[in-house]
Amino acid sequence: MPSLLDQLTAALAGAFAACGLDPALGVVRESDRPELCAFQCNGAFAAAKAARRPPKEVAEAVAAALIDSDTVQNVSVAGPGFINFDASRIAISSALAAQDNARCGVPATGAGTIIVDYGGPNPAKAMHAGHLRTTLIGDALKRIFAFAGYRALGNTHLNDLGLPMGQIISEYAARHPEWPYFDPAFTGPYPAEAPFTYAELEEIYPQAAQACKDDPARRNLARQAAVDLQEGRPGYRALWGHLMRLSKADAKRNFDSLGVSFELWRGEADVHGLIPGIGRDLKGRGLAVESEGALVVPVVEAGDTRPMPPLMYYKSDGAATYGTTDVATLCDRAQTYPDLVRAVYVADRRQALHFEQVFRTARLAGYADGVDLTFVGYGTMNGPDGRPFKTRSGGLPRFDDIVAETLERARARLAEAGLRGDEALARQIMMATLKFADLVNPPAADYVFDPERMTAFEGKTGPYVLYQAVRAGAILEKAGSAGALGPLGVDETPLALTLAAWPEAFAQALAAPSPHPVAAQAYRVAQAFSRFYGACPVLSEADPATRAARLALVARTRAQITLALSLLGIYVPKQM
RNA sequence: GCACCCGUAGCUCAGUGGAUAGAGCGCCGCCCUCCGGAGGCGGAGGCCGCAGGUUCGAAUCCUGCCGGGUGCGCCA
Repeated sequence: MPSLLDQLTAALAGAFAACGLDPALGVVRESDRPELCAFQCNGAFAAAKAARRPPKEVAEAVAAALIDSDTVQNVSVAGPGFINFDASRIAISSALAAQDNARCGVPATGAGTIIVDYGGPNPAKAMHAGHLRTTLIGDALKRIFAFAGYRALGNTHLNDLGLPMGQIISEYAARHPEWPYFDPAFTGPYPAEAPFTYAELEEIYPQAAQACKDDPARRNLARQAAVDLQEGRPGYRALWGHLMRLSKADAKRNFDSLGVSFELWRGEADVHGLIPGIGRDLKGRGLAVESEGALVVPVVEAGDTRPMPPLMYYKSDGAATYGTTDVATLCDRAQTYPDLVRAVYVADRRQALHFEQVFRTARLAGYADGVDLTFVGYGTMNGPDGRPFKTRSGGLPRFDDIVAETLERARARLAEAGLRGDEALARQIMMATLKFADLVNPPAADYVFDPERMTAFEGKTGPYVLYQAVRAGAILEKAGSAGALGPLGVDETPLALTLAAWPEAFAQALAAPSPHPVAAQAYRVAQAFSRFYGACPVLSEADPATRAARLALVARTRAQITLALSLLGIYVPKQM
């Protein structure tokens, strides 16, 4: 059963055709003037131009052709040629009936594998508010693709072989030259336990980075250490192994706190072995050329309007860059997953140029033929003053601090409501708060990080949507029996129409791709339900048909909010 | 310098060719003998940065200007 909008568009297309006009002009949209009618079609303007007739005359002809339709009703022509109408009760009911299943009427038509890359923790560096964005957007996109029928795999790409690793290793070499990791004569085995804790690592890293910034000699040591590490020097590899284990555990702790998980934890080190072969291939085919001592892939295309520097494959010191590993990773994925149809990267939008270079290189070399390459960039993070966000200590707020603060506020709010001590519930509220606050915005928009707003429980927030679903659930539980779709009065119709718009909202999210349309739809349903709740008593309604019809709407509301929120990684509790 | 993104209510943001531009927060006023008030209803608040252009119709498309952000090969 097609969606309500599809049914209406089909009816209008038929009317246009009956008048000898292009049926493609029968596109229906929600009305701009809800007090006049629920839907409108503006195709008469374009049709009038093509037919060289006055728009109003065309609109009236189309309206006349709709007189016997059982899909639209209350047809009228307004102004210079707007065709206004409502959906018939039969059309609304059949659209809602088609949603009466676990998928709320959306078919799973996707086929093939999609890999979504997000999270992106940096080893030895505390995850911060920026990681919150990529984590939440990426996790939601993965769920949306999976719901659409694809095999969706989440990967968190670890930047685990770059210069920072060299900086840390050389820092420890300076501080603890006596460690066996730095003794070339040492034959092992190396200690099983790490000689440092993760907290110490987090402290050492910024100091090491700063030292390299200040001192060219230190910088060279760090570069050399990174190259040695990439080439597999045993002591460095052993030390690096400790570092990675601790870093992954910390990243997992952060992801777990939000119920986010990954199918793949493949980073730079996992494709390191592929780099020389790909380099030879690119060079052999003339795609990569020597330039200023480095090996680069020119990716300028005809028609470029902006500067397009080449992708750097090997730096002049022979080291790989993140462009190298991203190309190698893509190549590896296309081979590992023959049915890969799409690779999605969720990262700060300042990396747009980098991914453009990677995508162009892959296309030039044919490493990912048939794979749709998508970059989802999210906005720069600013503070409430509109300038780059800074904590009192000067950095970005920590990921785990944001989670802990929101969790604490959720506990406090639950205590107010007399639900003290329900820790699982507090976590659900926390997740709804953080996830919805982020996902209700389009990813590309600049991001204002306002802790007050981020953790609010009132207004356009996750807890508001949860609350409406909980109220709906309470009614359903007390009613005991199921309802049946029936007559819709003026107070029921807005909710019914909002519910009917779900297939379009999901289609929009999938096409973008973005979680935002799903979040916006969940909010619209919650808002429509809250009005309905105030205007339409259900359990105390005396007329059985009205009561059943309202109960059916309550059930559809609960189901749709539950589904939409689940695609955002948010779960609806029984009470709150 | 060149390029990309953005400029919408006091604030944070939706809305990318249709009528009278929406939401949340904040502000003012109502609504709990009634399914859960994390709520609902009403009100004030806008030359959609500015100026041209295209169009029957522009917040939306084009051009120029002003303002902000970001990027432009050896960090990841």
